[in-house]
Amino acid sequence: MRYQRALLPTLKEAPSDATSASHVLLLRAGYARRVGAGIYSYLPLGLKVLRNIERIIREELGRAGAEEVLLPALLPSDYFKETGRWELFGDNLLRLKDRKGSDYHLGPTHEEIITDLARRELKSYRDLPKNLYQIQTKFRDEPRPRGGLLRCREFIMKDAYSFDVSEERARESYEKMRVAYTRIFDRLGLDYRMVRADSGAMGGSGSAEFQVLAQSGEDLLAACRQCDYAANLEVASAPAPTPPGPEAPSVPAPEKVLTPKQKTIGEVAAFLGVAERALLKSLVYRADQQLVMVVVRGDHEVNEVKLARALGASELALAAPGDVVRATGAAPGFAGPVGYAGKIVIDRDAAALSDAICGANEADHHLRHVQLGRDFQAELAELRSVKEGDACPSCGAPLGVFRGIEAGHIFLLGTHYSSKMGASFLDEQGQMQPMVMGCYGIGVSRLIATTVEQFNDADGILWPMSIAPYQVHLVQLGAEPEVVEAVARLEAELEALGVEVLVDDREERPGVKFKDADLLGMPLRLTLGKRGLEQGVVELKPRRERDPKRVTLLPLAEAAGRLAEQVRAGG
RNA sequence: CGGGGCGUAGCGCAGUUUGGUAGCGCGCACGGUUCGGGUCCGUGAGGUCGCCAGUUCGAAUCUGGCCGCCCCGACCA
Repeated sequence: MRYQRALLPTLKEAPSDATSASHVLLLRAGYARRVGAGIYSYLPLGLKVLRNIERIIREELGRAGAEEVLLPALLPSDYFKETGRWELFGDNLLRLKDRKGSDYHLGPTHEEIITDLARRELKSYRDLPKNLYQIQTKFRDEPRPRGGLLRCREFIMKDAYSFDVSEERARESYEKMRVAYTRIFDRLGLDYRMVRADSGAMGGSGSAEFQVLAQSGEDLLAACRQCDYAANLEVASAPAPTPPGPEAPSVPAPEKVLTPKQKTIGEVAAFLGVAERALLKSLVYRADQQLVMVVVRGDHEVNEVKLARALGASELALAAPGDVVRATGAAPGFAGPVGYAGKIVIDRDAAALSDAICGANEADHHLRHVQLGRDFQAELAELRSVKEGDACPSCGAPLGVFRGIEAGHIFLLGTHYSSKMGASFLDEQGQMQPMVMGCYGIGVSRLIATTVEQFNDADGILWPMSIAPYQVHLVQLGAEPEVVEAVARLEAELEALGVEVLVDDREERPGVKFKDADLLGMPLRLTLGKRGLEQGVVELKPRRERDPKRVTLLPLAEAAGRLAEQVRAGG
């Protein structure tokens, strides 16, 4: 492709509303443009990256035995009403009415639609297993789109669904997809972790996320530095606390101490001259309309996924300050379990403290020498999040905590949708059985941004070879006829070998071209000008390396062959 | 939805406090200059000042309402 002909609007300055690295760079380098909040156009370069990601996905899913379909994005409400998700999805669903006033929506995900297809077309155990996928635009009215292409209201997703005769077979399908996903993310060149995840409202018995490591990630992951244990912090297991020794000294009676205006754990610990881990952190939650006091150790954080599970609650949120005052008699900073009348749950580590400090349920006061069992009663559960340095549940080595961006998620769904929608088959005994399903997503458009989040520097993007819009960025220096001709011949030779080349044939100064080349981020940059031509060399500079190399240009076919080889080797 | 911020030329911004001719840089067009890391000089085109209403002789500026966008939190690929 010739730069002069391409739509490649680079910007010197970042649009002011872009903040994340990928958002800034994808706009500056002319890959995408904003149309509305969370709605973007893909410009030619962006679309090429998208297509490259799609190609890898198609190849690997094909290898895994999945078949591609394309379901509609415009959906009559009947299907979601059938499973209750018409209500469940709430405001996240983009709803519309047709001219007759019938309810429609734009598809946020397609379990219902694919399950409808399955129940119509799959009747016998002989028809199973089936694994169907599509790559399609999805619509979710996100409460808060952010980060450019990272979280959009309209986005491109690969969603796959497996149908099997049994839980066991479904697990095999799931396993195949896990392998396929690993191959996909490997080929994308990303640093990622497959982590255990919350299966959430989907139910089901298994779930893993593919998290791409990035400082800007919204998710926190716990990963072992020794073994392959990795889990979303939402579900990572905290190690069981060491139980207090039998010869634990007896604890004096609780004593009220004055702690004026010391509200946070940090303030109270500093004020009393003790470690944060000697305190109990007491938070009041509203769980399905009921108030519950949740107690964790001062240096720990409440894990709301674990809490919701422990309480069997479907809705969970911190109680409003007013509710806290009504329930405890004091402002939020001074809540504590001693004398609290309502339900109390306590984390295992907090429970292991035999001589603790907690809020006194009275303004500006805390209690010391508090002991579970003697001074208050509470239900015991694992309620805290893992933190850096905690012991790995599978090998005991210290865990690290990382930030990641969720780029893929695989679920074992079980019969949640098939039983609701009557997607069943006749087994060998002629018995009607619900199909056992799995579902598997990859945020394709998100992956564009995710890759940039992971691979960028002060000058621009650094694409992995596998998805770069062009593998080679050929900078033409000067417009002498011999240079123009040499560039054209090198371009032709490379393209004949299957290498995609972007030729910067603009009448610009070299500095401008180099700046744009760095910004655009193709993995290999070739520079050819009069000087090099006279010496019979072309300069080669991998984007990820500091120093350029010289490649002998003659004979040209050989030079192109060596360069193409380097492209195939991944740069 | 709660909290914070922003809307002036394609992009980045000043001007708003104290109402009076709409400005700067980049980009764009033209001429010259330069030519291996965003060259320099000159000329020029380009603006419903987010929208509506109000106050006023006069509104980018003051008042009210609305809309849009971004960031931080509860959700998710």
